Amino acid sequence: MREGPDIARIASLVGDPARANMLSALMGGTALTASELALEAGVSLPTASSHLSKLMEGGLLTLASQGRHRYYGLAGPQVAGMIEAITGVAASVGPQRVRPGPRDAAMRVARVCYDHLAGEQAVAMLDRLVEREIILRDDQEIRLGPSAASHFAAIGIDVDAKPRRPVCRACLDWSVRRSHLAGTLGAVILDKILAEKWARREKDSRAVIFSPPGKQAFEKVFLA
Amino acid sequence: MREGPDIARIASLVGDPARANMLSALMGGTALTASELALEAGVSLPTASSHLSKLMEGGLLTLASQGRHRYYGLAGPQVAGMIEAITGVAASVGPQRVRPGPRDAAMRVARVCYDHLAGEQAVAMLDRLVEREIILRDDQEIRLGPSAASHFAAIGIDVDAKPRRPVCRACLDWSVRRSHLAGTLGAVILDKILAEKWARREKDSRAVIFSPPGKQAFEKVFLA
DNA sequence: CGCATAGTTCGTTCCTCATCGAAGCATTCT
DNA sequence: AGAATGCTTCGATGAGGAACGAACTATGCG
Repeated sequence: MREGPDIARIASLVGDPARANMLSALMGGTALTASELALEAGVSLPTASSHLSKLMEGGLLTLASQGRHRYYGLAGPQVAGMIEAITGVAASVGPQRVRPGPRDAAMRVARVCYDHLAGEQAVAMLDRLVEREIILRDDQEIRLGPSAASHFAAIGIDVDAKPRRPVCRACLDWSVRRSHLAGTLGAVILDKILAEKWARREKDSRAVIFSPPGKQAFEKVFLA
Repeated sequence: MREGPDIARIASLVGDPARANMLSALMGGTALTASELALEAGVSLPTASSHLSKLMEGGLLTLASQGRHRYYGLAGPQVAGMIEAITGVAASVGPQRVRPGPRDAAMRVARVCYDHLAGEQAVAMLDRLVEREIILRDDQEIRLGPSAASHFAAIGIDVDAKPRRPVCRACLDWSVRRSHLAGTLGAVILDKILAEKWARREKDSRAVIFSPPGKQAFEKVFLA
């Protein structure tokens, strides 16, 4: 018999369709209420509540109570990373859809992945960064190139700040089946996109909608 | 309702204790037969067989038939990475054991993690490589330093070969709760340790046992 | 204070799925 | 060929747990 961490316990928490849907929804990065998650998962409120307490007990979620609202969010980047890893496997071994990826066109173009940008736009951005050697890639592994600091400084992003998470990480995009940029740098870039109002988040969805001028500005900075 | 890859399907495969034990056993990197896995998981042969066909159907395993033996192995690094990610979450949120980690002392010192070395020995090695700036670390992210190529060339390891996997990856050690070296480099180093006969693999276990002279040689090369 | 909204707890129903023994196939050894 | 080993399939059993309605608690609003 095996020793070690109880991986079956964690995996079985993710292994229920309702809970998996909830966790996927929370990959949008924003905390949601029990009712929103119930809707998202397609179950009744009592059922959702039961699932949420299990996820809480399992340590996968955090809870922020504000008045009569209770906002549930992912417990942290490690949990988000695990969901990403599972999603990656599911995407690559899963029953191949005829049209892979999200059905919603907007979702395929650009969406939020926990705290960074995903979708065609994000994949194109990473491709271009690699092409310009601002980011160096050895297959799945990516890292900052020598010119990264000055390049990002020019657009107001400090890559030298040393946070607790990797600055620069690859994350497999399940709609495009290629990598996009995650890590702190990915998060900061998404922040910038939203702060500059180049794009807005679709309500109750992970989709990110670029305005026509915003798309131009984004392309000028990241795809030029 | 959500779209996208069926993550619940994959997670629920890992979510059964018997299957989780099998997958953990296969993290040892060597393919095992159905009977070995049944023993490992603590279930009867028919039960194990049923689980194995589910894991096969889910695409998590590969099968190599040799005569009347059928060897099951993890389907690839992506699957191994997913198991690692789940193990990491389970280790950090799980019920903290009074004495964390493997019960077996040898396992805590050094063991195999899919294809690379884990345990105290491995954590010490990575620490030392970082200290000598052969490998650079930004918290969880690690990468090769400028002197890496020449340093590893001196001990007969070519880090410039570009394989399909990241050369250098961090992997959270669940017994020590700190990172050790994974990726191709980690795999090559483990190969070297075994090829030089510095250590041998314990039969039917992930434990790696260093011989006294082997330990000295290893420490001279990697911990000096 | 009552009424509405947000959420949890309780109890019941129901169904999936893990489990094992027995029997069936396949491969190798003698 | 016959026996032994390795593994899978079948069928029956049983337990865990997902689901919901109804009742209960808590917060906010007039």
